[in-house]
Amino acid sequence: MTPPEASQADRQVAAGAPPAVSFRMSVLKKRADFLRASRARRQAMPGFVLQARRRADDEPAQGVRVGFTCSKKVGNAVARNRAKRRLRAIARELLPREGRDGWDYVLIGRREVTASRPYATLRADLSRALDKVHR
RNA sequence: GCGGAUGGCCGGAUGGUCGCGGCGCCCGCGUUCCGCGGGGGUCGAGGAAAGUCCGGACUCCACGAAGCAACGGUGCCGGGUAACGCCCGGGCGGGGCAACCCGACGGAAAGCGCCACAGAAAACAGACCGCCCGCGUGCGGCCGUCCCACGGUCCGCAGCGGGUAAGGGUGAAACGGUGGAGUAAGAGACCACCGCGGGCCCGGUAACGGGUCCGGCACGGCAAGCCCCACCGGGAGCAAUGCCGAAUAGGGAUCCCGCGGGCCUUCGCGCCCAGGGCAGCUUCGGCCCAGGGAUCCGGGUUGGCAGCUCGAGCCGCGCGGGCAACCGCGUGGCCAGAUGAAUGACCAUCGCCGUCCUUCGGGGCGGUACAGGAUCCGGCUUACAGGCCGUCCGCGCAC
Repeated sequence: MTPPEASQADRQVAAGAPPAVSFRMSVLKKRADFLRASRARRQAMPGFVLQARRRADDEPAQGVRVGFTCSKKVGNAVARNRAKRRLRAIARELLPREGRDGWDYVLIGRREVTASRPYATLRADLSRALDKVHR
C-alpha cells in the first residue's frame, strides 16, 4: 500500500548522532518545511536532486535538518524504499561533516538511478552538490 | 528411459563496520507530572505483505415491527465453515487412450423479444430443385405411307392441374434419428429400437440413476436480452469512532416563557380534528418539531493520545471422529505495530543457475525473481529467478 500522502510521497529518515561534530542532525516531517525547501536552491545530480535553504530567523537556528522525497515516479514500494534508504545512508555519512548548521536539506530520489548507481559515486555526487549549493 | 497428469514445499546463507522502529531493564542528570544523555537486552515484512474481487469481526449512522415493492447478488445436490461467490464429496454434461481436466449446471408446454450471412423456408408452417399421377393445347421424334396434309392406345421436352416432403443444397440450428413395412411417389399415417413426456416400482439424505407400463410425435435455439422461481442482502467505513489542547463562528446542550384549529355546566394540556419530520409504499405502534430569551459548551483544519493488535489466530506432534473439506481433545512453539511511516546501507566469503575455458584440480564472465505491512481475519485472483519432495497415467526397454 502507499502511504497516506502518496501523491506527494515525500519521505523522511532520521539520522544518527555524528561522531565528532558539534551540531546534531534532525528530521524534516512537516509538509510546510518541504514546500519551503522546494522554493529555495536546488542542484540536480545523476542519482538525485538536492534542495537546500538556510532557515529564517524565526526558525530553530541550531542543527542540520534533512528530509527525503521519493514519489511514485521512482517506482513501486520496493523501489521507493530502496532509493530512500540509500539516500539516507549517504546523508548520514556526509551531512554531519559537510552540511552547514542552520540549514535544511531535501534529497529527491530518481527512478532506476538512485537504486543502481554505485555507492561511492552517489556519495561523491552529494559532496559535489553540497559544495555547489553552499556557494 | 521418454512424454504427461496432479498434490505439497522452499524461495538465499554466514560474518564484519555503521544505523533504524517498538517494548522492558540498568546507570547518570534534572527531579512534580515528566524530560535529557549513556549502556545493554529482546522483538521487527510475504507467499503472495500485491490487486482490493467476495465473506466476516469491529465502529458509527439510520425510530421499531410486519407485509409489499424496488435494487443488487447467488443459482445441480449434500457436507464443511463465524461467513462466503470459498473448500470437500457426489451427480450430470463435455474433452482426453489414460492419469486427469473443464462447465453462470434452476426455469424456454408464464409471457415478450431476437435468430445475422447463407438458404426455398428460421418458428408456423410453408415448398426452390426434385419425385409421382393426370391432361396431351404446343414443339420434336417414331409409325400408318416416299413427301405434304391428316391420324396414332407410342416416346421425349415444355406447359397446365394435382399429390408428396423421402432425396438435393444452405446454415450454429431445418419441424425427431435409424431400419422396416407400405405407396403412383411418399409421409409417425403404421411397426421395432433409440430419443421425448408421464405414471408406477427399486436404489440413493439428495442431485440423480435403473427397471417397467403408457402416451403421442406433440415441445428448434438463446434466459451471459428482458423475464419467472428459490435463497441472501440496511448504509458507510479505522481518513470508522472516542478523548485532549490551542486562535476566529454558521452549531449544540440546558432552563424559562411560548407553541395550529375546535369542543365544554366539568377550564383539567381533558377530549376531538389537523400540519411537518423520523432512508420507497401500506398497516400498527412510538417519537420529535414549530417562536423568543437567558446561561453554558464548543466547532470546519492542524497536532497529540486512544482505537492498535492475542484472535473464529498460525505452525508442529500425538490421540479420536469423518471418504474428504474439517471438527474435538492433549501437548510444544510462534505472533511487527510504524504514522513524512522502522525492519536498512556498505563490504567480504559461500551457495544456486546459465555460459565459456580447462592441464579435470579448477578458473573467467553474467544472473540470483515477483514484490514490502498500515484495523484485523477467512478466501479468490494475479506476479514470480531458481529449486526440492510425493502420488498417478501412457509409451518403450528389461524381467
